[in-house]
Amino acid sequence: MPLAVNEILQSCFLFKGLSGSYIEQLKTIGKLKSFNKKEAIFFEGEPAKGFYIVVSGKVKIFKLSSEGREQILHIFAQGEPFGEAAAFADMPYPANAAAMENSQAFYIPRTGFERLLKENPSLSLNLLAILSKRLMIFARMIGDLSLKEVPGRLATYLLISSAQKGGTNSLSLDLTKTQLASLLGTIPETLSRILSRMQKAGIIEVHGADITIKNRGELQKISGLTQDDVGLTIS
Amino acid sequence: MPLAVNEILQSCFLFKGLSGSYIEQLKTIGKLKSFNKKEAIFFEGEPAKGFYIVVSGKVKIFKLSSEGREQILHIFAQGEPFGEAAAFADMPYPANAAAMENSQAFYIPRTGFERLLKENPSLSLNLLAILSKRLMIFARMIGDLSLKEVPGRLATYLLISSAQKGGTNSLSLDLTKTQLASLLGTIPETLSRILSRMQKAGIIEVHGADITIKNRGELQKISGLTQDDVGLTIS
DNA sequence: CGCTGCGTTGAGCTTCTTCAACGATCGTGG
DNA sequence: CCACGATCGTTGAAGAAGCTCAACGCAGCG
Repeated sequence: MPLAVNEILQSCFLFKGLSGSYIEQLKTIGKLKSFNKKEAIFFEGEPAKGFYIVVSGKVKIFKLSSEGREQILHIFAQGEPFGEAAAFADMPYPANAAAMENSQAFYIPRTGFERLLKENPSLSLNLLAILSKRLMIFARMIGDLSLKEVPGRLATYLLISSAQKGGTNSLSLDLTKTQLASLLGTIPETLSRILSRMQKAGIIEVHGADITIKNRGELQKISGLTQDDVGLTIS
Repeated sequence: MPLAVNEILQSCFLFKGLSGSYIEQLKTIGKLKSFNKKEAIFFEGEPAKGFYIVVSGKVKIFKLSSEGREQILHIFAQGEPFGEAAAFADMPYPANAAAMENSQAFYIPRTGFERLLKENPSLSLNLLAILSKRLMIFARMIGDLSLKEVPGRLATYLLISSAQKGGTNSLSLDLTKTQLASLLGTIPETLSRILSRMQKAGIIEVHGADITIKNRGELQKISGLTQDDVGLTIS
């Protein structure tokens, strides 16, 4: 069991270039935690005493409105850190985190991490790269939420997903449609209607979680993306 | 003239803790640029060969929709860096930048900056702090755009502005209302209507760019913020 | 003095959400 | 192994929020 954790910590981007002895240290200053599906990991506003790295499963970071609607900010899978910006800045978490499946995450307290950070310049460069990338993802999200309608945001999502899978026209959602709606800043009903409208228009074909792109050009027009954009957005 | 620039570079957060000799180096690897009001500084999609630090004036970072609507992501004033995340990650700028007034900005090319970064651990820690803070601002923006209606976003803006000015009830907007609309993710017409609706309801009083908070409790209810939130959000 | 950009207001319309109902699926406990 | 409940997904009808288009007053500036 600890073996697997070792490998994941070693292979994750954040710790790239970190010497083996530091990985060993990590294991002593942090610890592995398990979370059941839907279990909360931390809450918005809670002081960030540390951060996590996904070891297995999937974790969502999300905000809740006063009426209980949810906006997913990010979904993290194996090897990705979350909560690290708040932990580093020693501020409250800006959003909630919860396990989307039964998951494991390696918890690293702020204090121990700070020491590593100061002793390891490459670690802060890695962290900078991660935060930069995330900042750009958020910038795109803000633009999309404000400037595009739901069909445009869905089209953007489909095109980027397709690009990430190497450009196939056959996608398989790895989220429920309800969760996708929450990620796109809308509700399941609206998403459902738009999916079926796009299907009727011959742009896509939907079978459960499997979506096939039938008319890429039209999808691009709806998304407002250029060919270049699609390529560049591959995280 | 170069004297003033020196002082601004020295006093800005990014270079806090940097020795004087490095500041001198900075001045040789970068250069001061001037921009007229409304002049573009860089465009979305353009490769980020470097970044800027505001020396005087005000700069907006914004996205444009395909129909030309604008969403302001951030407004930067003296001493604040912009474009640094893209420059660091060596990616295209994720948004446009333009001067809101006649402005000056100190331009630092990526290559020179990278060297400084590697030689100066404190510099990367400063940069990490800046990016972390920005990430949290963006997280709030995403939540607001998706989960709050325009009155809620306006109320949030007013309360945060008030808190930043020490809690006064008398605010003076340092943007035009059109720009405020763009920052809140709406259009001038909608903002205008909501301002006058809030005034009729006795919540605020508006005289041109001067806004007085008349009923803080009600404003907080509309914003969806708790008392704590307001305090914490003071950048 | 006229032009341009900002701000306001009205009318109409689009988009999206809300509320409600219902079928399908899946995991669980009897 | 089946039955039940919970969650998910879909569809319809109605309503709300915000956008578009248009007109107009106003201030600042060349």
